[in-house]
Amino acid sequence: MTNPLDPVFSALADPTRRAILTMLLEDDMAVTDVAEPFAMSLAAISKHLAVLADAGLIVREKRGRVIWCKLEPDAMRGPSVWMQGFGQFEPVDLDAFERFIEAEGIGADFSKENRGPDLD
Amino acid sequence: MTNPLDPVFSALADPTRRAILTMLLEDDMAVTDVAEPFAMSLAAISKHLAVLADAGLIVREKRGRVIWCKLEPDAMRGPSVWMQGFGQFEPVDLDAFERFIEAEGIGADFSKENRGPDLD
DNA sequence: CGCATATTCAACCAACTGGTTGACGATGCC
DNA sequence: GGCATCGTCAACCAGTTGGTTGAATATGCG
Repeated sequence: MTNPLDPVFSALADPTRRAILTMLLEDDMAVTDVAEPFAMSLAAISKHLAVLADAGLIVREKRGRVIWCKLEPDAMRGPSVWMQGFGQFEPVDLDAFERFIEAEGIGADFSKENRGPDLD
Repeated sequence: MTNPLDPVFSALADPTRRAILTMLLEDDMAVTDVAEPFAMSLAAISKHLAVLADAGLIVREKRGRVIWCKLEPDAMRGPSVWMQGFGQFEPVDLDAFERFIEAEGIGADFSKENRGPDLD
């Protein structure tokens, strides 16, 4: 796993982690706040954040007793360039991006709120 | 794993699979020829190709007794757009792409040829 | 100090991954 | 027909992943 593209692509392969990144697009967040919308333990989220940090996609900075998570989009540059080399995709279609965020955003399967009884 | 970005990102997380994709950038290839430069069994490569096909990144077409693998770069469009939304990276830096191919290309750790004794 | 909050650590578990080998089915060729 | 080649399948294995819970650490606050 010596290749620099590996950790980024595998970090991005998990929908929970992608959701976290889109949350951080809004603003820096404390670990507890990152965890809040998800239906899993704080420890699990903590591990996800470690994966993202190892990939360089976020940095965690301790201030007082809370750890702030900050998006580090530069880590995506390499993988992004790599992919663009294949497809010659047109640059930065922000509308398309919005649709993706909408489609998979934190509101999707992951949040506690949307997990009522399956049948209604 | 219902999200369409998942299979593509996880397919791309493996260096062997990325190497295969860059090989297919040159030209369509038969499974046996894809496997040739790698130091692993044909069955292993066959599985990698299945992962790539499931992600939509290649198609496999049987002609006679050989199965031809063809790159399907359109499958990268979604993930590429998703990533560009984060970084606002400048479009299609082909030089940078060349450097990546160079750096991780099939000549790297994966080929049989480059696997002499570790110390020299 | 003593308690509450924020986060990680450690042990554990089930499921998935990436590889192996050997057998198998399908096709082409003499 | 008989043999070689192409590729997948099935069973197996070790290591990794994504989650859990409970204890531990670190900081802030009255």
